[in-house]
Amino acid sequence: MLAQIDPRSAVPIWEQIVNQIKELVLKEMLSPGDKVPSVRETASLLLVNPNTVSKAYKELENQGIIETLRGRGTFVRENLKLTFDEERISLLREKVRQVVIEGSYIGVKVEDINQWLLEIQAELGGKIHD
Amino acid sequence: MLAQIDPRSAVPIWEQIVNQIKELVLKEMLSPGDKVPSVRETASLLLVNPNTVSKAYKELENQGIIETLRGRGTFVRENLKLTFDEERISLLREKVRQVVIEGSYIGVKVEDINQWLLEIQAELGGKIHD
DNA sequence: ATGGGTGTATTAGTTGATATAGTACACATA
DNA sequence: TATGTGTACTATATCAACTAATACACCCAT
Repeated sequence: MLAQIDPRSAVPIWEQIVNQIKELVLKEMLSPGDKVPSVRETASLLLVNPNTVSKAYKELENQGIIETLRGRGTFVRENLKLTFDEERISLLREKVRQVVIEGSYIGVKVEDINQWLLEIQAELGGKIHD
Repeated sequence: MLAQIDPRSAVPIWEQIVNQIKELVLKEMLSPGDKVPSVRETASLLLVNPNTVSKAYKELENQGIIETLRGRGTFVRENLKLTFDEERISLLREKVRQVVIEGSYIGVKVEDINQWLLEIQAELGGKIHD
């Protein structure tokens, strides 16, 4: 289920795991109530340290994506509710701003980015939580 | 001209400088041929080490934004030409993908992002190099 | 009760990027 | 010649990320 990790990426391994799981949930390849592979299982699959996976799961729990039941395992939360975090939204907008600036230097226009948005929405299935 | 730096940001100082200058050029507050503040001047203004500024300028030169003339100073390149780098474009698209995924968890829809794009385009003046 | 599977906590150590500090060099220009 | 420029080099400090090894607390099936 989980794809490979790039240990040489500037993106920390734990963050790559977080992103992958969030994407899987969004694509409904992981649904509320589903069990997430255990820390040790994921660690041996991705050839990383269990601590690194644990850090990813902890972050996912902080974000309200998953919940852990001691001794039982980790599961996708039943009631995935939107978190309205003004600061995170603000940071996201800043990220978009950087994308626009970066794009302007490599020939990617705003219209191109908008086209990407539509494509990505289709790829992800356009599922939205509420 | 250059705004303040956040030393506690996860974004390295040299990268913050790179981003700021690229934004200034895009907004035409720095035009081709204009002199960029010297390494030492920028360093004392931003209260950072000259080496850090030098690293930023080196990166900007690699990206073809500025050029250095030994003993004279650093200037915005006269012929800012678009660099068509497939890899950078691909990375940028991946960034947009992450924005969409992240947004879906905090109530930001694709339509909202598109709205941001228009606003940002207006803010930046919509100048495009060629 | 026991054993195996869970997540978690702790401590220790390595690595790499970042940033600072100080110094020195080469070049252009007034 | 003197000053301002970018650059190079070495050394040091700091921090995040990652690994490693171990231990603990909990659930559950046997």
